[in-house]
Amino acid sequence: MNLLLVEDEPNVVSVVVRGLAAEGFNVSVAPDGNTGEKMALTNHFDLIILDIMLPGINGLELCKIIKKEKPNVPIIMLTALGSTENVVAGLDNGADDYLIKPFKFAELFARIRMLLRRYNGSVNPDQVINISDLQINLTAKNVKRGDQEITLTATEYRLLEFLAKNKSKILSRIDILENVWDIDFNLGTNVVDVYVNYLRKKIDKNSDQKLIHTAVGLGYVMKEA
Amino acid sequence: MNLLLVEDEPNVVSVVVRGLAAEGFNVSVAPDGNTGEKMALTNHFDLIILDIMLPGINGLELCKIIKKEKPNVPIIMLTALGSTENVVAGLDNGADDYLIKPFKFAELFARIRMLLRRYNGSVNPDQVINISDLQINLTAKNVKRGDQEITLTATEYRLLEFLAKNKSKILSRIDILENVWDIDFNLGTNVVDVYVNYLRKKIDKNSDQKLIHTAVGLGYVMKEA
DNA sequence: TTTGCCCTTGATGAATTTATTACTAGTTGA
DNA sequence: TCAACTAGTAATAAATTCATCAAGGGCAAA
Repeated sequence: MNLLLVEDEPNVVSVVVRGLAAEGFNVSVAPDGNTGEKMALTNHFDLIILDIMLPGINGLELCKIIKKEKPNVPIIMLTALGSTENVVAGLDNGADDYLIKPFKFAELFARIRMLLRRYNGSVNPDQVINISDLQINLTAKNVKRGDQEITLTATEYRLLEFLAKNKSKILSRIDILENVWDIDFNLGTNVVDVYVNYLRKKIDKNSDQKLIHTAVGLGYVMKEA
Repeated sequence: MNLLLVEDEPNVVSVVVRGLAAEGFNVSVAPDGNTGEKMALTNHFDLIILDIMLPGINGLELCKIIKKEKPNVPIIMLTALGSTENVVAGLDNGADDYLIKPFKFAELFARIRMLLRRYNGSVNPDQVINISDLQINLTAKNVKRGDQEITLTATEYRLLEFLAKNKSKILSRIDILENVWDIDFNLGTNVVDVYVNYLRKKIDKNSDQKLIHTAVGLGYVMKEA
């Protein structure tokens, strides 16, 4: 489960991130509204926690923007004690819930569970693989590098998915042929090389950080380093 | 709108009843858990507000009982400051929301609106999907592109709705066949292609911005870009 | 029953994707 | 360093996959 926390106060961030990590969530943090917007729109999150008072775009605006683009991502707003008007505005902007600071962690966690339960009932969350700034949405079958959408052909996609699912494992050409092409004999071919080449052109060409690596004599690996 | 308030503290009752009446709600009050149970189960309410500390059955128990019998009635719990454990328990018992006393009336009202909106179209308008200048009214089942009304046949509409609900997801022909045509075998057909073609003629033909895209070898997607 | 619309099927050529080949570039180890 | 091997690339031929059309069947309303 990937969560996004948009919050500038370091102690809130620290408490929430540690608490949620302990519960098995993967938490990304944006320190201001603009970063939050970029992250929320370019990456996949299962739930977003927004502070209202933020540098850059404020939480209410951000809530509206996100809900417009991604109506199926639940949002929890955080607000300072006493600013009830904000709460009302937040809920009217599409927020699903809110908490008043200071809040207890158990309370936040209970609300997160409630929202995930509610949303998952109807639409199940997308399955997503992230490797560095490469994002593969297995459910939607689309691929992004940074915020650049990448169009792949069917075979290219199958190859990428196989490499990504086996991140950091060296895969021999035979492994790849068996899993992506469904052939376990006929080794007089270099399709794999050719398709790895195609993938590199689409995925690694415009980036300094190469993700597809050659293990000479062994095969190929997909990894960050 | 009929609301039920189960609460024994007279001043809370007074504030809430007067406030909600002013907003046009019809509020019934039960002063203890047993009365609350009887009223909740025998009458129709659109929403129930439950104090946790109550004479008779306590609010948590009552919540569980009501949710078992009438899972579609939203419930807001009221709890005293500092008893976070109760909150967690309440949400796990099926409560939809909670408020910590003392609370501001505006906050209660915002949460009531949120819940009513979520549970039932009664407070909110029709459910509408907008993709670029295409507008699909799921309630009225009509479709507009720009301000041009578009007439679709039943199957065309079902297909469009499915594509739109899965905006940006690549949907395989099989996905589409299963969800729009209810068949999961018989794959020797090209109905999907033909109907996508029909839809394109009605929706994309007269617009520069195409919304239905083909992902060769994978299926079709509906998206802006 | 007939009419008219809606749905489905099959066929066609066009477009795109895939596989192969042949060649060049790069790497390894004696 | 040089051969021998391994990997990368471009061009092209083969194979899929798609868009579109036209025709026939089914069903409901007149």
